[in-house]
Amino acid sequence: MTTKSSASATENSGKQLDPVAEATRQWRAHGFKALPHMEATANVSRLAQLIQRAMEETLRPLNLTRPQHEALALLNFSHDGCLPLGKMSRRLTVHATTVTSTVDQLESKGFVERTTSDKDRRQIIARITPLGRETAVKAADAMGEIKYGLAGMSVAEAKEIAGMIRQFRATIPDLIP
Amino acid sequence: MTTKSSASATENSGKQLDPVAEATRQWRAHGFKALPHMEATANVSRLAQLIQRAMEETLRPLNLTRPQHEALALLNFSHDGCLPLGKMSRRLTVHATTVTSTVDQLESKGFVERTTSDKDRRQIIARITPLGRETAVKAADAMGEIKYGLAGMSVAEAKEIAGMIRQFRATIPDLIP
DNA sequence: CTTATATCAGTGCCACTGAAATTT
DNA sequence: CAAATTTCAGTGTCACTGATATAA
Repeated sequence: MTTKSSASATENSGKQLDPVAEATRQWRAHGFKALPHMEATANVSRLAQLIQRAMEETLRPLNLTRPQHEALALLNFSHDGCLPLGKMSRRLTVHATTVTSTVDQLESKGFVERTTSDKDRRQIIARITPLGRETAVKAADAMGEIKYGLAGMSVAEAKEIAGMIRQFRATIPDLIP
Repeated sequence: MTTKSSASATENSGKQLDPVAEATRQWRAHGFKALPHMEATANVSRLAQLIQRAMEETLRPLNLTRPQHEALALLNFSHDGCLPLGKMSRRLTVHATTVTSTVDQLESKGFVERTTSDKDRRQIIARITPLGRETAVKAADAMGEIKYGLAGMSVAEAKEIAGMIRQFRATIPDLIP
């Protein structure tokens, strides 16, 4: 809503119908081989981009970026609101140094606190604060309202797409950085 | 292949089975509403992430980033290998300033040249060079080999996923920054 | 001694905002 | 004059590498 310029809207309703379809047409015209896979990749990537933008737009008023929201939501739903950073890194599938800086940001906003573990004194524990929980609940409500960036998609469609991708991902290694 | 550390592999084959499934389990345990959409979003986003990493790994030896490759491929398949930057911006669904810097990078690598348009002297035309074409062909071959990051996916699956997402995207505005 | 955890410093890329120059 | 195209300067976030400190 906020960043949608009139130029974009014009282009969108005008000559530019679907960038992915245009790309597919081009590649087909040049007799390319892995067309179905190219089309799947293009569609998945474009949908992910649209989802991400919708979520970021909704999260901005809550003073959260998308990775920050994911980390906060993970803590909010974890036992006691506590997790060691290494575990967060693997759950969020991001690099360890990225978690460090994400937790830095959440800490500076008062959404999270750092503690040390009693059991393993190498570990740093991130613990969600009351303000963090409050924000996480607001964010979860907002995400529910926009259907996680998939407003307009039916429940049946969502289940089908989720099921197909889950099934495929089960056949490949789920690599972590 | 290159960045896969032993620690990641251990985690992957050990306690961490699937980050998306774990997240879904957590959200279900807390009685959340838009679960199917959340699961679809998580799966689409995670798959896009895996695709992106596979492609970037393959493109790195060719001295191309993913956005640079997309811009170069677009030029390579366009008429005469020429396009005005504004058109590239819309086709690639990225911000105009992003195209400027992407073309800067491709130009510094000798893959692209800038020209001015005869018809509208406001426009700047990007034209692919012979070296750019050579690189684009190598990249296209490499992308074909790894099936655009979807190696291991059957053609039927690729068509099904592409079709479902294409159909859904047709019902929503394909917003451009 | 080796491994694991987390941090820090530094790099590069990407996407954006806001302002400007040029041309239509 | 207004609108379109591109550029430039600057900002913020993210993800990574490599090195380091600490503890298991």
